[in-house]
Amino acid sequence: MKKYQYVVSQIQKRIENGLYPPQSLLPKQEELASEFSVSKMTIKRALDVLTHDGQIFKKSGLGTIVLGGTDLLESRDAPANAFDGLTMQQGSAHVTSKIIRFTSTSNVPEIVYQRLSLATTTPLYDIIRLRLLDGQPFILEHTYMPVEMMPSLSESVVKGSIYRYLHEDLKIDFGGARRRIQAAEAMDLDVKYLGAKINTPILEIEQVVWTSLGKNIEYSKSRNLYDTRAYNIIEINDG
Amino acid sequence: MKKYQYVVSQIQKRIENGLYPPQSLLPKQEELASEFSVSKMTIKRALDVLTHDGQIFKKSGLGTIVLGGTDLLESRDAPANAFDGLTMQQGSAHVTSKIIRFTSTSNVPEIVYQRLSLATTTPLYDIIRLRLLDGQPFILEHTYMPVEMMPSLSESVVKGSIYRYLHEDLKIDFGGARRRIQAAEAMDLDVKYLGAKINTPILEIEQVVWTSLGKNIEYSKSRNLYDTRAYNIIEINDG
DNA sequence: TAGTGGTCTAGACCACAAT
DNA sequence: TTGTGGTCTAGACCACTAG
Repeated sequence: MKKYQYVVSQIQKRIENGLYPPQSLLPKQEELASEFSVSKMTIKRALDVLTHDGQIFKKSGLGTIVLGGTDLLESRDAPANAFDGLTMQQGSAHVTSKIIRFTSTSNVPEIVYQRLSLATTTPLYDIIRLRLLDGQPFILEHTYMPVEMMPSLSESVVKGSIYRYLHEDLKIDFGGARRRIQAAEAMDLDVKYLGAKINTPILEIEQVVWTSLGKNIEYSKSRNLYDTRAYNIIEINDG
Repeated sequence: MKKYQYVVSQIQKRIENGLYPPQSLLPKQEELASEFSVSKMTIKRALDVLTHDGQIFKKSGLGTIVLGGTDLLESRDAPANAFDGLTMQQGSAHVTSKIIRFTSTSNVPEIVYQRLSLATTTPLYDIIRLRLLDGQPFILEHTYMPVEMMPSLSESVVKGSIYRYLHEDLKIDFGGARRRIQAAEAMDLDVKYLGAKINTPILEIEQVVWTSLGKNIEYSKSRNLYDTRAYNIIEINDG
């Protein structure tokens, strides 16, 4: 384990234990550095992690303040870091998938190619899956992925975790994603598979995902009923 | 301007100009360091900024890759960094406010005190504002803020930008926020002020905001019609 | 003025990827 | 094996806050 990660874990523990209570000041960076026998830069790095996790706040010239319980998270919410895919977030024991469409084609809306920065002739998998949590309809996913990057994607993989297949078998890792979150009206598929009524509000997450090598690998829209899932974010004012 | 910020701006310019095109590798950190006459750590810091902005991706052992156009942003969307308040985001010339409620009270739902980590007897401003963009109803905001932190909040301030008042007059700066984004059904107020029909989907953003001194200063819910605004996020896989 | 966090350095050493 | 980015250091100096 890296030194700064160890420092993060220790300070986190102290905050949880009440040793550093909300609104109090942490020891100064110099003291922490000598206590943990690391350099001041390493302490700063550790505190940066805790800052971006919303646990503390640093103020130049003043000190480092412990934040109070500002949590908004509820069960089944997507965490701020929602990377792992649904299977990883909720535990594979609870997540199952029903395949509604699984084809490869280059006949898709042009916007998809634009978002993926690919030529309009590139073959894409066109996948619609209903994800169920403990057997209950939860999220309806419409995903496009370049065939070239995973030529032998099979129905059994799609029925399980594409993320796990990419990571474990193809050694492809996720690098990052842009997401766009909005509310939407229910469509036919929502009514048919999610159990929406004609007027049930839907939460839609549109995303472009790229790999750790910087290649776009996915464009997708995920939809869920308004009262089954929310999206959580922490934002820090650096400036 | 700090050195790493200068480096960020220069590299950004080169990406925009096509000097470092999408999918290409940047010069190695050592080269950039000698070109800009800064240390390697400073280059790394600059590249970290660009990484978290979704413009490049670094891979240990390989190099630094320029990402392609993965933008999802559309006009009137909230940016990934949505800190400044609506007035700042859209420009004050376009944003006006209609006050629907402006009182101080300690008779508010207990959840509000929980989220603010305050005693249930603390007086709070209870503010409902309709924010208009170019005269059109845009966002309906319900905000609670501790009276103690801004005892002389006036109706004219509330009609304009509370953010600007706190920053310029009270020298209170925002430190960070936790947000929870979800879809919701239209309520009476949405119908009355936003122009929602009884079944129009609503996008709701719930947030707790704290100051740069770590004190919770706001709990609010902002609602807009589903087709007028979305929320954008970039996520990076560090791990 | 004293005290805090922030920036920056020059260089040692480590971890990971391609060959 | 070579080359890339990552971690870490010890210390100089800067910027901001409080009294």
